[in-house]
Amino acid sequence: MAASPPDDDRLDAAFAALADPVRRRIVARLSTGPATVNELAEPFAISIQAVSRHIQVLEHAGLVTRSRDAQRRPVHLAPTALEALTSWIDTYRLIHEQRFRALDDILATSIHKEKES
Amino acid sequence: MAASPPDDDRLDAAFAALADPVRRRIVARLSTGPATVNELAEPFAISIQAVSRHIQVLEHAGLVTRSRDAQRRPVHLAPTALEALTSWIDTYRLIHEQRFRALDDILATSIHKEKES
DNA sequence: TTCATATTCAACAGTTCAGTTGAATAAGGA
DNA sequence: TCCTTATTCAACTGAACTGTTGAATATGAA
Repeated sequence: MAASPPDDDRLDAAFAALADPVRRRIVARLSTGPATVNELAEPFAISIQAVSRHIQVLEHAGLVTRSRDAQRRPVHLAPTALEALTSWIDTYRLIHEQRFRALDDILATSIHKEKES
Repeated sequence: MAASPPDDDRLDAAFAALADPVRRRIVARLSTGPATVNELAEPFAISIQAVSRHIQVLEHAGLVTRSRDAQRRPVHLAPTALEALTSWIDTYRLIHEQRFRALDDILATSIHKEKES
């Protein structure tokens, strides 16, 4: 009956990762292509170490992956995790919407009956 | 240049709100129709006060609204905020995907040229 | 080897967060 | 009025989070 904990944990991590404006800007930047830690840190007024940890949070959430290029550790967007989030959200948006449509139908029917009587 | 803070704050609040399994289960429950605090608290092993605060977090994030029915404060899903989240995510998913398609094209072209030479 | 660059690790401080319990408030019902 | 139900507020605790600075590690260049 309960949602499987691993799924829950992954959603926890992914939603929490995106709950920070710095990390969202990093994701936005990565959508246009991979970048190194230094490049990602450049627009921010915080230390590189702080950005490095933000990237680790994103990596732990499965939202980005890393490769190696000499001393650099380029960061790449991992769109699958983003897909899991929209999928979760849209599931319940859809249920809610369908329920609304059903209520509309019931309402329409009762109004129809009222007019008939 | 910077994203407008109010938007940022709303995304912060909404993503953070969904980063908790209790709150996600509340949203899931509400997708099937409104419910009172007591009803929402029933499946959980935590105090009603804790659930009441979870609901306040969701309300502050714009994900739910409340009405009044005697002593009860029924909670309703507010699908617009959910829409804002999928919209943010899909924006960058799309950018990433388009960039990939563009890279594929370039690759296909260069392979084509190689064959020609 | 020595120096420079890129990145991470470790320890610390301040803040926020989820949970608890106990008291307060709001609205009805007897 | 008194009692019950539904919900929230307040104060407290322990855990988690974000940022800092300084040291460590990894790789390449001279």
